[in-house]
Amino acid sequence: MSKPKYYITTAIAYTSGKPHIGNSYEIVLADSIARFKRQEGYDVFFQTGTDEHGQKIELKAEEAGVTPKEFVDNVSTTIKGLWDLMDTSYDKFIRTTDEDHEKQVQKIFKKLYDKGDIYKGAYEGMYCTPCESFWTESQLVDGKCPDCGREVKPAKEEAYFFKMSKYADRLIQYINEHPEFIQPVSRKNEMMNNFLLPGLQDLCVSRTSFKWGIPVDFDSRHVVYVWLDALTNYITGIGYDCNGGSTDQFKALWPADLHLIGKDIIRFHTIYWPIFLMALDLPLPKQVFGHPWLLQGDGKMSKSKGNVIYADDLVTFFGVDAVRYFVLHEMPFENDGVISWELMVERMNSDLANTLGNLVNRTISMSNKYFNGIVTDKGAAEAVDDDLKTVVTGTKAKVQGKMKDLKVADALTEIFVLFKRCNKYIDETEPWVLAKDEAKQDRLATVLYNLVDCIMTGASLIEPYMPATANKIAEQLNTTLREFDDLEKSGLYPQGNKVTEKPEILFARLDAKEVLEKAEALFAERKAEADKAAGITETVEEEINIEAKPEIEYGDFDKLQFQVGEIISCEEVKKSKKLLCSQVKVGSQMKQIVSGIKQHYSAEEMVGKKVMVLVNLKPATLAGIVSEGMLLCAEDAEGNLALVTPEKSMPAGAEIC
RNA sequence: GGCGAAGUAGCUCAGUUGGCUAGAGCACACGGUUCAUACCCGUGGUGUCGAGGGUUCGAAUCCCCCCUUCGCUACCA
Repeated sequence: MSKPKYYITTAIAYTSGKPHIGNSYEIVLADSIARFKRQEGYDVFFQTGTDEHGQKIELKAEEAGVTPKEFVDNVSTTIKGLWDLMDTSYDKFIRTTDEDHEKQVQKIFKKLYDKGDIYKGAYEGMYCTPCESFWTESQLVDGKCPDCGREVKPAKEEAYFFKMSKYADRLIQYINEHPEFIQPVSRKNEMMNNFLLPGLQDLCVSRTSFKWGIPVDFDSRHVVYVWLDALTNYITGIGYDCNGGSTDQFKALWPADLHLIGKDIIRFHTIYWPIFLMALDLPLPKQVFGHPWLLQGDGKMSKSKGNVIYADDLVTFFGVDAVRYFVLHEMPFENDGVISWELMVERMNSDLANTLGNLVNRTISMSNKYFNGIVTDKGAAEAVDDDLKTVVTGTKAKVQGKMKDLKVADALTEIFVLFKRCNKYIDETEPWVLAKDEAKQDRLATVLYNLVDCIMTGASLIEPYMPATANKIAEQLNTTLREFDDLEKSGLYPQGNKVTEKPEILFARLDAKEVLEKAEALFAERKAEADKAAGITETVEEEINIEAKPEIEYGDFDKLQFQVGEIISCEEVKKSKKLLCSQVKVGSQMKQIVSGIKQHYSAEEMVGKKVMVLVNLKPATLAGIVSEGMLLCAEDAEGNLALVTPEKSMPAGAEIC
């Protein structure tokens, strides 16, 4: 009888830079599920990889002064290295720059075009010429470009569209009939209420504004929209061919059992991807799980602050399995989890060092001390043994129940209940007391046998989450991990087997203060590097060229009235992500001015600043608030804003001419 | 603005269809123990269950309203 298959994927990682710990979490989560399914007896295929096209990468490569391909080769290698470091057992690492993937994407695009699901139309939107970007009405900030704040104008661009609306009803029906399809369910409501029920718009699936993508082979000015490119990795990676030449592997594996993705890209996986599949007459994946994020507790991670935590940093501090344990354990099913150095140390010490590591260590020590490491059940059972065995052999079913619902953190907790029960058993039986009594030697042997036997069950159960630790324990107890079916049995440890003489400490206890100091030192170093890099880029990139405007007369300039204004008070405009509303003193006048600079200045730090104000601008209403002028800012290439202020102290109202 | 979620011990969270003195882990305090990585085992306290109102014999759990926080709100990946 052949094994049932289980095809699991992660999202492919976008190669715009090295992923931080929050992004590396997904691969570990997927790996624990894949390993668990293998343990359960499934023929698992686990695919991951990198998503390597798009405008952002084209820009990043240009900044770095390399070709896009060189850039993504580099990042993809880094990512693969991280996945390997984390001991993940993927079967395939696909790259969207793989030749067979690119060819298949072109064929799929052509096929959908021939079928009429993709049609040529015009993308209409608001266009910002300096930024070379299209924006939708809803993205605009006060009717202006959200990046640079400048005027936008309606424009058209030739583009290919996908007829999403054609399949919307079928998708709604599918989602309603398969309540398990979108996990967690709260996400299902978001998709339904925001997109499907109001009516799905057709999706623009080609771009002409950049080149770094898969070309549309019958219309070379266009490249394929990155999501159509990226999503299809799930089928091209296992040998799909839209012209009927799919591999046996594809036929065996598709549809996928689980797409594991971050909650930010649920829309693409539960709306666009299923519809693309419908158009290709392929069955839909069985489940899409949008996991939450692991966030840093003490403020947001940012490169310039130098406090970004990468998986390899944590591994240096704590070791691979401790990091795996931490991210899996701290991540609830639905809400975001928090990561901090203190929490890491706490988990490490209490769960890994105290409960698990010490259990293994004390058990091996006693075996050596009392029986020279030989473990034998002398049959001297007592009533307490039964409760221990019930808890231990019952853990498998509990873990299985949690894993069925993808509650990985809860599954781990169940396994630690087992280890805690073992520690309690030692206190109940008091082996050191037995050791002093000649008549109790058989009982002592049985107690230690039970412990070793139960630890092996626990070690086998924990393999999907901490594979190296599981194997280390087996090695120290001089045996191998158990088959899944044997995990509800006891008494399987080989009689008379000899455990290691010198148990290695599995997890060393750490001092929180020391770790914090080291982490701060690391961050300080990173910040210095970032500052240095920023300094260099500033001198190198000092020139910013913007589109030249036509020459003007002095009279045109003279129409504009600029004055120094002092910001007396300032508050955030609620319901707006970008706006601040300032009361500005200009001479004896007070003006209320609304500016889109919330992301660059806090309301508090605005107060007291002397700024350059365009005072005779016709008042406008922004987000329901009247604005009687404009604060002038300088903008760099990344869209960072800096208020323009007089170089020497000037009174409010001073004319700028 | 629209849709949705959440607010329970110092911290992270459980609390199924309303029912006995509201729970777990960590942290804290005390006690026990010594095989072990100053570890393990036991005991314990604290909670206006976001605020207010209502239904009910009885509500953290249902209804109303308010406050706070968070998520999603489509062509950046």
